[in-house]
Amino acid sequence: MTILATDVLRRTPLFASLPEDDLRWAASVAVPRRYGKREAIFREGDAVEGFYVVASGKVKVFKLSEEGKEQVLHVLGPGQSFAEAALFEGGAYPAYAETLAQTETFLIQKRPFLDMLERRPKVAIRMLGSLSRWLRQMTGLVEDLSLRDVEARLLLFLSGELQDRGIPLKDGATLELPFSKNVLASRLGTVPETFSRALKKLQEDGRIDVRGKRIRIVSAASLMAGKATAGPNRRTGTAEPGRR
Amino acid sequence: MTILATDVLRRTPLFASLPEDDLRWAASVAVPRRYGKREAIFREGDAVEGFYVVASGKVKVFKLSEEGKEQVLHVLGPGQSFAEAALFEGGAYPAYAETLAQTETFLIQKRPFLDMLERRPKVAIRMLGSLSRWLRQMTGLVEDLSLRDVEARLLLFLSGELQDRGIPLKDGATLELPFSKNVLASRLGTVPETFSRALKKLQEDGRIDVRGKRIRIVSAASLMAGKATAGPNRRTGTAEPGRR
DNA sequence: CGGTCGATTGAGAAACCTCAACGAGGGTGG
DNA sequence: CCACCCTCGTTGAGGTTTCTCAATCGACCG
Repeated sequence: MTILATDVLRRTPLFASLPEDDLRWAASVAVPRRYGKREAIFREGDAVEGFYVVASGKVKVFKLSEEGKEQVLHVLGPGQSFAEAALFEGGAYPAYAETLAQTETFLIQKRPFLDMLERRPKVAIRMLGSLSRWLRQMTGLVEDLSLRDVEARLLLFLSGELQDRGIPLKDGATLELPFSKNVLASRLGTVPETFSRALKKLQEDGRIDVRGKRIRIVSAASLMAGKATAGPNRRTGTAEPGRR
Repeated sequence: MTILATDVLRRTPLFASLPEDDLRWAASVAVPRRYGKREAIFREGDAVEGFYVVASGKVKVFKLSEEGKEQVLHVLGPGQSFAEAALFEGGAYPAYAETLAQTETFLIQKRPFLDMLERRPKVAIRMLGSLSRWLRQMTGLVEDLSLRDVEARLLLFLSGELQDRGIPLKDGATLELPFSKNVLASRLGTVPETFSRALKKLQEDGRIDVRGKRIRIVSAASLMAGKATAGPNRRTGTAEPGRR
């Protein structure tokens, strides 16, 4: 069965509550595409056709090192779009995109969409919001990778997931990991082995309870605390900012 | 002496070759600000006033960990702008900005600028280009931090710098580091000690020659090669993308 | 039931960070 | 003009985190 482009687009931040005819116009340049599980949508270096909106399924966007290690930048589900920035920068996608499950997407073609932007400032401004969110996420990822160890990243991810779903962060709250542990490990910038050990440690410390993909928060208080009882700052030197 | 806003804005990608009256209008909402060396422009969490264009001097934008370690996201010089994305996302800056030298900036205030965007789709589209470039840089930084060791990051930085200045990458090419080694270390996601050792190793391997901030490329060929003579791929597993 | 995939565990190695000490250079105040 | 101080950069030693490699186990699929 086929999914209606207008219905999908209406759910995206980018196109939501646009005048009906704008929406139909956008839908008219949206190319439906279906993928099997573990299928490439595009690869780094591929020529940019446009950006994508996920109608159903799940997609991971990632970078790949020469040795074959991957860093997941984002995992997207229905209603989310990706590769928007590729429209405005160079002619090639700067990362890989691959399905994690059977997936349907709409490709919004570059040329028609850019033309639309000129006539619809409102859409351009929404797009600015989209890119800004992406940018914030990426700087957050940089911060994670550079300034936090794996355990801290994992904790941050868990509380972020809870928040995204509106689940209050308190003892007993549970959530289901939205994708496989291997993918999550890569999203957190580590390998499955290290990730597994981090999960185990948190469990042994009595902070969470793991049963498969189900995580139960045992001690919400300790989730937020840096490292149980962290010591005071160590390094001062050039570290303190704004000290004129 | 004071710098004319119009002259500065004209040099930025965002405002370049805009109609003269648009430019003057933008300049009229630009607030000039001067800072001493090592002075904070804003801190993470500060309320967003607008974004900044550097007129003279040098600014670093960075994240700070609880322990005081910093990760430099970008260093900006005259004609460059920063914190654009903060206009569209939340009300607080997501990072720190601090001068590296005496600096003059123009603050482009949020409210008037957003109003302008509605009337000037062209500016909005340029802004999309700006954000996309930022986004690409940040994903590049993520890739660096996650998938490359310090030595590789350093090499990549060096060849990137050469390219930015239009210096052909061949034996004997030289460049001057655009900022202190400590800042560069932080930009590369490491500490001064590790950075220093990486430089030393490259020199001992006969790939570059270091004299203070002056770097001379001794063996351009080996700059590009992953690690002199790298072996074939190791890990396969989930690594290879697009294998359906 | 064999096979594949995701996940886990152990052991060892590698990269990186921390701490401490030191030297060179630049600016400042006496 | 010189002594002092401060910052920047470097070096050494040791510790920590993370990665690598290998083996194993359970679940699911054909």
